[in-house]
Amino acid sequence: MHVVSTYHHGNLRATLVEQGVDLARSQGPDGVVLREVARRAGVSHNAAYRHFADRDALLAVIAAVGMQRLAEAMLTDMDAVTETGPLPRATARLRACGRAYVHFAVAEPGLFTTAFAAITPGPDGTAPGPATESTDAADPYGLLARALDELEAAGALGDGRRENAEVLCWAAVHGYAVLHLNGPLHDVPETEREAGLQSLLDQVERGLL
Amino acid sequence: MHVVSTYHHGNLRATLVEQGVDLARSQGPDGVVLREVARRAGVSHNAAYRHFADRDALLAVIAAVGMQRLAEAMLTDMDAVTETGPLPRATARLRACGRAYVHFAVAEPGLFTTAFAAITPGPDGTAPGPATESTDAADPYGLLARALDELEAAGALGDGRRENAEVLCWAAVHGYAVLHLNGPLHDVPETEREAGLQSLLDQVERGLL
DNA sequence: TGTACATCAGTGAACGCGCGTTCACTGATGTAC
DNA sequence: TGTACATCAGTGAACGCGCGTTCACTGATGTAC
Repeated sequence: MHVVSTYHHGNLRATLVEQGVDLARSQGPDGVVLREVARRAGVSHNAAYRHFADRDALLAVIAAVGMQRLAEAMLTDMDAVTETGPLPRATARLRACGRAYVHFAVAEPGLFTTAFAAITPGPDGTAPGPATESTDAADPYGLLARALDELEAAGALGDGRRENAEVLCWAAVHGYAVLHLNGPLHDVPETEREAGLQSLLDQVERGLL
Repeated sequence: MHVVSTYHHGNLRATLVEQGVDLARSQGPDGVVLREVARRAGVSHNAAYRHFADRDALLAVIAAVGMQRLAEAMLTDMDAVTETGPLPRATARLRACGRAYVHFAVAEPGLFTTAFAAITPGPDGTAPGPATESTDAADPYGLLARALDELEAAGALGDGRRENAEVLCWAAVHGYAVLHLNGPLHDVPETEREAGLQSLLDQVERGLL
């Protein structure tokens, strides 16, 4: 045991979240074990209760961090699009949106899973609800909605196809991600996964335009 | 404790699977607790080791049952299609295939989740592989492949769209199911979920034809 | 037909594990006067 | 500037839990002779 400079950690809450995120990244939601988080933060295992009501409260914060990182990754890829014409640009941004979603899931399976796992209610618990329907730019759903708005503004998506467009896009990339992450496509090699993703985005695009 | 007629149960393996399936249905994969399965089978908690190497072996069998029931549900709905012309019929069968997939997932969330959860490898474990690429009629993927074959035979799906068609279909319905089961769309009411599903199938169809 | 015996399919007790959570506590910090 | 004291943020021990798994066992079954 080192004699640490401050008995009061000073930044324990942030440290706990950080270590929790690390655990979620490497082990998924079940790896976020309160005692292990505290261990890694160099603190006794019950110190966490000064900052979080219980394990679920900590997990919820970790999940929120995961969602945020997913959104950041999507935003980065969307903003890296170089196309200039309104329609090509909007199309490319929508594709980037979906591609980044899958790429993040595959690159950060534990965090991705945790982000979605913590949404699930308990056995008979009350769910946190459908994400408050936000159009906030910093959440994945909001980014998707924005990309579709741009596509509509660019003239595509006629005759009522805007409605429910989110569902198709989201379901397709989410399903594709989950099947490769936890599912039967777990062992598909990267090149094949990438080719399938391009094809998926082609078909989604065709379904919308 | 009843005095049971036979000390040797006679059918314990089947009973354990049955009780395990019940637990999976009501509680999901984590609910399949060896001791509880044995308890419900009216047997001491280590009797299960006469029939299964360990808990994972039992869980794998339960997952297989889940997959099979999913396939049966899909097959039933596909065969209930009444359209007669080759193309309308093939289209309707493909839709039935996807609809049944989502309906089963929503109706049997625990079993559906278990069926897919048990595929996932352990922390560093070896995965059971991508389902041996079977075209077996009794597994969900095989049924989807068959429906697409019929659609191709009916003349739709030109210019190389047959390839990767499975991926779009599967990802879309799987994602749609998972988002409603465990995800942010958990609390979407049934009528809305059903409307979204129709719209999803419309768009997938448009992406293919 | 009767008996010895191998095999099968259960039992009951125990091990070791790690968890989330609670309790009473104490050292460090900051503020009022 | 110095001191009393409230508050905050940690500690260490303990509780109760239920799990998967293993051990040595025993009752039931079926077969060879």
